[in-house]
Amino acid sequence: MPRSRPRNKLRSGCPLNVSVEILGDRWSLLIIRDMMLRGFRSYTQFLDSYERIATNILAHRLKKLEHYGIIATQEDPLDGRKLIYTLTEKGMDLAPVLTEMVLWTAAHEEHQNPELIRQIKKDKQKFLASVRQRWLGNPSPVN
Amino acid sequence: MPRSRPRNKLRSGCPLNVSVEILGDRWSLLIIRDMMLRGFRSYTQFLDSYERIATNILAHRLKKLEHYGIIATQEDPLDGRKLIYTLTEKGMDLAPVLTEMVLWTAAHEEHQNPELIRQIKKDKQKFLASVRQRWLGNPSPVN
DNA sequence: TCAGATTACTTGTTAATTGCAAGTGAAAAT
DNA sequence: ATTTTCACTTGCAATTAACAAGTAATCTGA
Repeated sequence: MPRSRPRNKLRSGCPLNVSVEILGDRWSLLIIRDMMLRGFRSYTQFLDSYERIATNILAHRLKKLEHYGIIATQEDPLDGRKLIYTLTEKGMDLAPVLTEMVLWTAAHEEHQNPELIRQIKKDKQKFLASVRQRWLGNPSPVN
Repeated sequence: MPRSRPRNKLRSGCPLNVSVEILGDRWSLLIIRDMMLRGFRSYTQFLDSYERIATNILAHRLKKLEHYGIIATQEDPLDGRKLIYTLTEKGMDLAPVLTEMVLWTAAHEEHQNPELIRQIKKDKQKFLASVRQRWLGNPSPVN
C-alpha cells in the first residue's frame, strides 16, 4: 500500500527506523492515544490532556501527523472556529503498537490504569477489535 | 514484577506515557534493534550502525537503557578495553513492540528489508520465538 | 619493549528542538 | 457590543542533539 512520498532524507530505510523517525518523540504517540482510546478530536482537548503538551508543539505534531497521513483534519460544520481531528486507517493501524507498549510497561514499570491492562490481557484481539469498532463509528473522512 | 524505582517526575503514570518517556526518542529503539536483531554487543558496533549515532548520544542512551534495566553491561574477559552490552529480559520483552512497529511501516511506508517483513508476516509468533531463542544463546548476566 | 592502533568514552561548541508565556484573528456566545 | 472560545503564532529561554576533537586504558605487532 505504501505510496511514494517525497521523503526528506531518512537516516535509513530500515522499517523500524522509519517508524521511529515518524513517531519517535515525546508527544506523537500520546496524541494518537488520546484520539484512539479517549476519543479526543479537538485542539483544546489535546491541550487539556494530563501530560500538558505546549501549544506550539501540539500544532507542530498535528501538522506532522497529518503530513504522514496518520490523522485527518476537517472543519466542524456546526462551529466555524473548530477543527475536527480524526485518525485515519493508517493511524488506527498503530493500535497494536500502542497495545504492546502498554503491555510492556505493565510488565516492567510502575504505572496506573490497571483496568486498561486487565482488559488487554484478558483478550488482546478482542480489545483491538473493540477499539477499531468504536473508531468505525466515528470514521475519518476519506481523503 | 515492577519494582519501585525512584522515579524522577514522570509526566503521568499512563502506561503508554511511561514507555514513551523511556523509549520515545530518535535512538533508543534503534540500539535495541541492533542488539536484538543483529546481535550487536559493543560500543563500536553501535557507532558503526547505518544510521550513524553520535558518540556522546550513544553514551547517554546506553546509560539510560542500563538505568532502566533494559540492557546490562559486563567487562569482556578477553579484552580489558571492551565492554559487552546485552539485552536483559526486560529489554527482550520489547520484541513485540519492535515487531508491531516494523509491521506498521511495512503496511504504510516505503522501506527496505522485505525479507524481515516476509518472515514476520509468515508467522509472527514463530518469529518472536526465534528471536528469543537466539537471545537465550547469548543471555545477559543475571544482575 | 615500545610505537601505533583500538576501545569506550569525554569535552567543547554549534545547531536544532522543546517548552513557556503571551498574543492574534476569526467565530460564537451572552 | 462585549466577552469568550478556538486554533493557532510569535518571541525567547532552556534543554537536547549533533559535530569535531581529544583522552586514558588496553591491546597488537615488530
